[in-house]
Amino acid sequence: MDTKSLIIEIATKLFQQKGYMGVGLSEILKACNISKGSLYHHFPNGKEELLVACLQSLNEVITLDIENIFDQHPTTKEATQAMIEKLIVHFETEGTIVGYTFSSIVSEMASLSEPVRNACSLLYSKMQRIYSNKLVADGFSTETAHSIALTMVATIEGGMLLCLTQNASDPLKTISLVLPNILQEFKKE
Amino acid sequence: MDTKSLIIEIATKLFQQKGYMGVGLSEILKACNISKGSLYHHFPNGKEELLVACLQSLNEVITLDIENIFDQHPTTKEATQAMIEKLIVHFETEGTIVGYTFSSIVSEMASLSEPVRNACSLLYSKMQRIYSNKLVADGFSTETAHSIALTMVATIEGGMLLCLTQNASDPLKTISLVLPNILQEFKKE
DNA sequence: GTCTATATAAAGATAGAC
DNA sequence: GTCTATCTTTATATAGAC
Repeated sequence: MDTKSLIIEIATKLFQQKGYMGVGLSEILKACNISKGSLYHHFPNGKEELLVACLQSLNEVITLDIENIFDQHPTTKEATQAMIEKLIVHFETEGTIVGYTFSSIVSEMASLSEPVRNACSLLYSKMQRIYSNKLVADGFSTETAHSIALTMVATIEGGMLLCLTQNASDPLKTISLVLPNILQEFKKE
Repeated sequence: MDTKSLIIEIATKLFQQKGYMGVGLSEILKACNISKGSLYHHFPNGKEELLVACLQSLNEVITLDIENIFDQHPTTKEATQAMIEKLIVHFETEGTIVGYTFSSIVSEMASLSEPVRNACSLLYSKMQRIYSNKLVADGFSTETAHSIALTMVATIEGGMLLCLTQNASDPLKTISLVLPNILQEFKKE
């Protein structure tokens, strides 16, 4: 693998785990076994440029992964539960959450950097669109599907936060059971 | 107000907005108009001790606030929607989310500091308990109430993240409409 | 209890040799 | 394309005067 891809891959994991501010360049360099000069050759504008590249890479990886899961299951309910199960297994084996989340990056950077906020927004939209399409296939109206999909994104992202906080996978397990409840029409008031 | 309380109040807002790593001591000092010596007099163990104090303070404030809202509304559904409405109004007037969230702190610190992780865990538990009690009053079994309440915490926290990301209050508005769907019994599989 | 001055380490970034 | 060496700024933290 070329150096640039290596940097992106490793930095992505670190940013997801510790947030943008929480990871120093030196930590990335050490994990990649490269020098400052090399990193700045590939990312002349430094850390923030690297972060945006990581978010774009994450976009592709996550999209591919989620789309696969959603193609392999007949309904949104089953696909969602399979997806959450995958998150749980990863958390229980690796001890960290590096799945479909980047909450720390959002909360740190959304108000500080427009490019970063935009990249994060794209990522959430992509997930929402995959869910939404499946919901339409399930028979929901596009508007309802859109709303339910957004809520799914929020609940799963929040669930990962709760797992981190409790240092246990129980929250996602519970959410996997409760979440199907939202897969219904709702009243607009 | 005494200096210690002032520091806690201002630091809490900053930590919520920018995360733990994202806020330097100097920024806190400037916002409080005090000196380093003063801060270290009140928090001899430095920044992390201050953060834990902020989380404890946040615990009291949030608990009081949410309990008030939940006492003023007959059912969980109405109370929840009133609570979310309050978050939306705050976001639209202040432009920031400093409500019942501390997601950036969780994601940055959960794996780095046990005291911080614990303080965050307590806070989420407290919210969950308030929701849960109201759900029991609504007629749910304690076990179901517990699960639904956890999902509510996750969804609302995730909803605030989405608002930050989109820089709009729409996500919370949508969630306010969809969330009542989870207020039902669900199958345990 | 608050201040200034200082210590020390680490951050992000750059220059230039190879 | 990768390295070492260096620059500059900022970070957290401490010491000691008032």
